[in-house]
Amino acid sequence: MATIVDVAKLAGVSTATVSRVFNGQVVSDERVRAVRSAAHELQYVPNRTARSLRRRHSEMIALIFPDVSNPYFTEIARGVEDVARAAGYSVVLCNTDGDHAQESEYLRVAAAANMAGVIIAAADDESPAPPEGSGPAVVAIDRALRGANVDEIVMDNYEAGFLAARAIEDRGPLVVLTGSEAVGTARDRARGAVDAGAVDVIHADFGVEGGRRHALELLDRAERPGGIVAGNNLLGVGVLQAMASRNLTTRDIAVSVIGALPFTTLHPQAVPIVHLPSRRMGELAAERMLRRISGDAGGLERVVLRGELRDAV
Amino acid sequence: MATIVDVAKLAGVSTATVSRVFNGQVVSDERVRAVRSAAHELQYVPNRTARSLRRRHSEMIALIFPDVSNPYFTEIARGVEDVARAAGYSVVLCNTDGDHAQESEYLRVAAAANMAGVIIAAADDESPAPPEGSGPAVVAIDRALRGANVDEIVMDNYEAGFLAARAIEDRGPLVVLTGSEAVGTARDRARGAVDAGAVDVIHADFGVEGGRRHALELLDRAERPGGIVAGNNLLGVGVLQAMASRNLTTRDIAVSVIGALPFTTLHPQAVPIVHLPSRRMGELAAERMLRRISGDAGGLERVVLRGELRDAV
DNA sequence: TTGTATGCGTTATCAC
DNA sequence: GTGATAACGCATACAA
Repeated sequence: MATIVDVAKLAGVSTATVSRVFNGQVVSDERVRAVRSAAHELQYVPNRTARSLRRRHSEMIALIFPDVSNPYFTEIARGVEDVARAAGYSVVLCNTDGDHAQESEYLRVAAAANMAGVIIAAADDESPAPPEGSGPAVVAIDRALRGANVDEIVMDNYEAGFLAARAIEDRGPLVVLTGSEAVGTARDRARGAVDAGAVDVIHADFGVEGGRRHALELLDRAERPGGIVAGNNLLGVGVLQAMASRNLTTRDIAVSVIGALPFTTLHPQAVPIVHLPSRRMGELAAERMLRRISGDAGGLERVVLRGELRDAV
Repeated sequence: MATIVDVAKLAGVSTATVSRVFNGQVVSDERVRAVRSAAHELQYVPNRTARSLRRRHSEMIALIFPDVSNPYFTEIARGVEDVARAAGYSVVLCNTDGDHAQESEYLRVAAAANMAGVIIAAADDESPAPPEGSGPAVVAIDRALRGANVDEIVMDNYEAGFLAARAIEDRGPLVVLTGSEAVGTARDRARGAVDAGAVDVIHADFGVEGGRRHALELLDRAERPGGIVAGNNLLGVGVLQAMASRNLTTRDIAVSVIGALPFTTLHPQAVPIVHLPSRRMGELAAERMLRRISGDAGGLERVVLRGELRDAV
């Protein structure tokens, strides 16, 4: 790999001039041409590691998520990417699997790699707060980051829960199936559903498997509920899988879902969905992050996005 | 952020000693304790950028995928992560959206960031080959990387297509819906399906939207096919969505899918699936990558994994 | 076993 | 405008 020194030699200029050319600073046309030509010939690519060491800042943004295989999060990632890329940043995804150790690890990696920023969806209330001070700019997304003074872009989860329950309240006694009690969004959604009339709350986790298992248990009860509010997309899938395996449809037991039904092949209108603007959330987080990086972000902000009731598909 | 110099000063040793402590080299117990204590007090974390600049190698592996919102790829990512993390590497996901420019960009980023390796699923036949020579180790996954001399971990796509078509061959004239003609896997799967009796091939792309659109067109034909072979998971979803919107079930028109039906809520047995061991593929790619990095990988390898016919869910 | 000194590839500071 | 040159934070060859 060619270095700046090689280019400088070939172009007959100093390394400083080469650097200036690649950073858009004032250099005479003549030398610009010489440098570009030499760089092209040597296939020179500025070494980001060195640049970043010197500038103490790299054009990389890390997205730290508890579950990158959840379409909700990949959708957020899309939003972030669109904005970040347009601003010349590369974004990389980091999967923590809901594990605090991995969250810490990626936080460390991001700092030690001089990344410009970190957008993190915390696993739960006990997730580690990033160290204050220098390091990368941090924005919390989807979930508040307890004990950290950072910008937040989140959903109105209480309202989402409320809307989801209200959408099927006429179907009789409702139970809301939500994520772990340690996750704020899970609690808020359940609270909303309860305030809209749900009579029972089950804390599973935000995964398909848990949804299916708890739904089966519900379906096998002596008195089946009239409807189930699924606290997120994966729980929705789990519930519907359980019902399918018992030959039940949403005509038998109502189901509403907070978020979306990923890749659903169900009939439209079968399932009321409280759609959450995840992509938009990603965009907003990225914009916030960019302003933080540029330094003119001002005080801490907290943006709350609202969901919207729709039919499936 | 504290640096190695700060730690050395506080511990009363040289920076070399600090470095040795953090790299597991022989240092007297006494000084090890002093260094650890000082490092702890200062919350010192070795700067990866500097280390990587010096060592010309960082403990990061990039996963370059055409579509990180496709569960097939996130499943692969899981496999890679498991293996890579166990070996002390961090893995980051890069989304190219099937765009060659972005593929090049991430390839550049990986090289310029001194990443240890790159595992890439190429967008199509025209995807840029990574520059030979120094740079990160490269392994192609899922799809061959044309014009590049790299290890390959791929599926037996021809066989998968064959199995998928054969699973529903009794249902009358079959059409296979597959990805772009520019994608090798798409061609191979179609070829397999044709050899098993499919009478028509439609090249869409590997996305839900294309699947739905082309399926609708099929369903609106004067003579509907008896069965549709979906070339990947997303096409499968699209086909089933189209059928649902026309009030058709798999009793009316057979559907078989190559890969999986992500998050399906369908009845088991409704859809034959040729399951592809994507997670295993990720693991193998990561293992191969680690051996490449360590230098004892030997000659170029090409591993071909085989799919297996199953029922949905 | 330990310390000194040098270099990894850039960018920024300073003279010119 | 341009060129020397000193950092950036770390790892290592060499000496001791």
